[in-house]
Amino acid sequence: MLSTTQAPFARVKHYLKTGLASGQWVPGDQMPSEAELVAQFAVSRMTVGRALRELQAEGLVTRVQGVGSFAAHLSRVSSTLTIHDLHDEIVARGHTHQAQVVVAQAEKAGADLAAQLGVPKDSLVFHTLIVHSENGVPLQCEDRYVNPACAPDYLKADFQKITPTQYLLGVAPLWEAQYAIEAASPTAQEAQLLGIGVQDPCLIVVRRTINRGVPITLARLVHPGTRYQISGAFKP
Amino acid sequence: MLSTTQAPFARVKHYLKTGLASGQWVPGDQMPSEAELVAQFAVSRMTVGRALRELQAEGLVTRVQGVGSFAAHLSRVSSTLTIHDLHDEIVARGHTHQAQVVVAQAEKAGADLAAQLGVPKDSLVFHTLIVHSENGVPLQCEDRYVNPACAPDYLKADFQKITPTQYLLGVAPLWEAQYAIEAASPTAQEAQLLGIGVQDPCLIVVRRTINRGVPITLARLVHPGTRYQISGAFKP
DNA sequence: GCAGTGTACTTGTCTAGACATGCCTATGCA
DNA sequence: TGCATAGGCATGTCTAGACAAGTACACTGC
Repeated sequence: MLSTTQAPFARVKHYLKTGLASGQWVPGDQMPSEAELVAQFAVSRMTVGRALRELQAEGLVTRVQGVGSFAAHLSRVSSTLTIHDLHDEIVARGHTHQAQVVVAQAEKAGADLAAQLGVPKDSLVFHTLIVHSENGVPLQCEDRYVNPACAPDYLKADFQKITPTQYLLGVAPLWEAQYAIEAASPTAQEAQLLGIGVQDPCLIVVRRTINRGVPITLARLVHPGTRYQISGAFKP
Repeated sequence: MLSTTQAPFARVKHYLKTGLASGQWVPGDQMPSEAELVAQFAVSRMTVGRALRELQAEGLVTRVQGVGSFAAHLSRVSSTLTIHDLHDEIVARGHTHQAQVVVAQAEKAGADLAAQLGVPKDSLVFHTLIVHSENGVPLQCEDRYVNPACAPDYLKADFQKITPTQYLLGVAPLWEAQYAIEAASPTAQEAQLLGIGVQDPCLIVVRRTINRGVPITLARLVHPGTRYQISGAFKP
């Protein structure tokens, strides 16, 4: 069925998903009610109900009986490998979080980096290097490159107050990520910034984030192995 | 609605899920058709359809139009942090996999271990220590404790031919897992088994697996940092 | 024997209407 | 003014029937 056109429930779902990705509804916004979507798409309530239910299952929408459907707060999405925002995580433990901005500038992208971010070679990209500390103890060295097309005002943000992750979530609310986790020794600069030895094991997460097919950011997060672990749970 | 009893679609779903967890249908088995479930539960087809569709979304069931619904092959479930079976992973790369069984015996559980596995202190639990190699290069040191109640014949398995993960998936097809990933130095024994230095960074995954509330197994997987990384992708 | 066809069975999807349940607000009474 | 209630609106769920589309198998004609 429907080899040429999409199924109605998929059309409704796609419409809502696109709106969410484009920021038409930002987290917390009330989305169209089932009745409105029924009128707009000329389908039955079961059909829009299914679209909304599946979006809810995907964590994109929050629904409250008697009230309505709302764009979900994505930062708290529990993907199996949760993107804990480090700031939230530290505050949740009742500790204080400090960010030390080491680098925040535009740089020419080398061939590798340009390819990863989908920009021309030697074009300018934003680069930040920030050390995050918990109660004064360095916990993460965040080396990040950002595609200026996605976040033109990135460098104007005050990274003492808002983490790059939080800022980028505001600019591009819907994304997908690729990650790689490995254990290795830090570079000399990283070792110095984190206050550890160059031989000490580090947990390194490299993450590339994409929004609607456009690469947003490439981040290398280096954690001292003795002070950080990633944990979580999942069902098959 | 239905504060006392479950919703019909939830009853059907629970029935199927329970059957899958108990092994009533093992991976590949054909499950009841929608028509059969309609008759059995005296509900409409939409209702059993929803139950089956949600199970499919959860990866527990595979459905093929015109053919039927089948119990899914769980080992291939793509949880964000995929449990690649190491053997499959190596074979997929076209390489050969060898397993060296260092320890395979029953041991008395200390207080900590007993608590983690939900057994009485000093009761016997199974312990295996296996080194997995790819083309002769050690890739993982797998230190595993198993609850005998879940897999009484665990020690009789030939771990040259089947990995503990594969074996346990057969015994308990449905489970959830908690994991922690960290970077650290190996123990002296692990360093020796993996052929690395005691200072070399290692990626360590500690995983606890639970089936229907009963702990099955506790595993510590140590990988040389230079030879292994965890990678994947996810959407929020 | 073999190829083509028809039929039965399965999942995939939709409709129109119905009732239940939960939340908010406006209204009316004290 | 303050509280209680009723109505409106939102989601949550179910039914019964319908058509579409893909698969498997038996049957028919060559």
